[in-house]
Amino acid sequence: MHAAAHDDLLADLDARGLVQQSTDRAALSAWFATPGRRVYVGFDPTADSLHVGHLVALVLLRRVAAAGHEPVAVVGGATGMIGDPSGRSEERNLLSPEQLAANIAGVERQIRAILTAPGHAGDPPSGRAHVVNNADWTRGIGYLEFLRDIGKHVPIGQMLAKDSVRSRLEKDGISYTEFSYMLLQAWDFVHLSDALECRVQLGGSDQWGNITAGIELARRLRGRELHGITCPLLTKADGTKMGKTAAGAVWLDPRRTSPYRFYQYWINLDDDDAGRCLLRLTDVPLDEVRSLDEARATNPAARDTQRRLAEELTRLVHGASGLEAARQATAIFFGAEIASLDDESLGEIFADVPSRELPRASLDAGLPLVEAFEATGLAQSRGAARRTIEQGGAYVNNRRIADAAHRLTSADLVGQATLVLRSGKKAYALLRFN
RNA sequence: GGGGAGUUUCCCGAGCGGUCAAAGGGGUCAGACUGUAAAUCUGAUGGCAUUGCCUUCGCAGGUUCGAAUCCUGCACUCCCCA
Repeated sequence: MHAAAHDDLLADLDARGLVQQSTDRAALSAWFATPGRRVYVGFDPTADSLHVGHLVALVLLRRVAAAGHEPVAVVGGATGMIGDPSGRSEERNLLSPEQLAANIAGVERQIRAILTAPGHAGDPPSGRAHVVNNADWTRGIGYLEFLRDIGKHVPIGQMLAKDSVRSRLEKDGISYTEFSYMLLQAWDFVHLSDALECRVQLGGSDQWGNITAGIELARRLRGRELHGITCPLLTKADGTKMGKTAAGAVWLDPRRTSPYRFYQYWINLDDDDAGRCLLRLTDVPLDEVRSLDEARATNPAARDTQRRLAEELTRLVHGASGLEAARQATAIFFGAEIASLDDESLGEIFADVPSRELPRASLDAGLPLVEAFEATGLAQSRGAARRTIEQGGAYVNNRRIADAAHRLTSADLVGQATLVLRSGKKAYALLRFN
C-alpha cells in the first residue's frame, strides 16, 4: 500500500481509535521506526470459521502490513485445546481433537485470504504475512519441562491478579486447565520473539492480561523487552455485541453467513455504529471517512456510510464476486420484479432463504396459500398464515395477495418450477416443484 | 421440624363455579410512517375448520348440569419461626 507504506503505524491506530491500552509509547515508536518489524495477533480456533468479532484483529494485521511491517497471525492449535478464560464467565467445554483440527484448517484459510485480499483501492497488500500454529512449538514440550523452564518464572500472585482469573474465582471458579491458559499464551510471545524477532502483540482489550503475562515472562526468561497494544472491543451503541443478530453470529464463512446477509448486516447498522466501524474496520482513507461523517450528519437518509462500509467489508471477506452477488440479491429483495428471473438465478439469489420442495401435482388442484406459508415455515400454523395474509403481509413473487383463500397454480411459477413467497418486509421463502 | 404463600397461555401477571382460549403489560408477527434506522401509531397473537369443534391454567383423582376457579392426594418453588 504505497501511499500508506511508510505512515507511522501508531499514528494510524490512534487516528482510528484502535488503541485502548499500550506499553511504553516511546519504546514502541522507536521499535517501529525500522520497517519490516513483526507484530502478532492470536486467534483461537473455537469454531471452523471466524466471525465479525474477529474483524478488528484481522484488520489490525492488515494495518501492520500497510505500515510496512510484517503481520504474524498465530492460530491457537495449542491454546485452543485449553480455552481462554478471558471475558468468559464460565468454564468452556473442551473441543475434540478432530473438531479442533477442522477449526484450525478453516481459520487458517480465512486468515490467509483476508491478509492477502486487495485493499480499498484494489491495491495488493505489501510485504510478507506469516500464519503459524502455536501447537508446532508447544506440542514437543513435556509437562515437567514446562513446569521447570516456564512455570518456575511465573509468580502465582501475578496470575491471580489478572481480571480474567479474579473474576472467575469470585464466581463459579476456574479449573487448573483454564488457569494455565495464560502461561501458554505468554510462552507463545516469548517463542515468537525468539524465532521471528516478533516483539509486539496486538489484541482486543480482553487480551491485556495475557499480553502482559507474555511481556513479564520474556523479561524474566530472556531479559528482553516486549510490547503490547490492545484495541477497544467493538460494541454497538445499544450495548450489544457487534456481530450478533437474532439469528446468531455473523460469520465470515459464506456457508454459515451468505455474502448477502453479511452485506445486510452492515447496511442495517445504526448511524453511529456504522461510522465507528468504517473508521476501525476499513482502510478507507481518513479524509473520506470524515466526509462521510459529514454526509451522514446532513443527510442520514442516504446512508452512504452504511453502504460504503458494507461494500468494503463484503469485498474484503467475500471478494468482488461475493460483493456483486450481495448487491444483486439486495436489488431483488428490495426492488420487486421477480417474474423475469429463471430458476438458476433464483436459486443463487435466494441461496440462504429457506426452501421447500413439493410435488408438482399439488399445484394442479390449486395449492392453498395458507398451506404454502405453513410448509415453508414463513408461518407457524395455518391460522398464523391466514392472519398474515389478511393483514396484508403476504406476497407471492413480490406481489401482495390479501385473499386468505387464494390458491397457487402453475401460473404463479417463476421460471420452470420455482415460486417466491414473502411474509412482511424481508422474510422470504422459496417453493420448488418437481 | 413448625407456620404461611405460591405453581395460569412464549415471559411477567390478573382471574377465584358459568358471559374464560382466559384482563393488562412485555415479547413476537403484520400494517402505517420512515432511511432496509430509531421512535411512534394500528391490528393480530393456542390448534383445526366457512357458524363450530378440539387442546390449554403444576400432576393425578373427585364434587358439580358445568371448574383455571371448590375438595383430596402428590410434586416443585418461595417466605417466616426453630
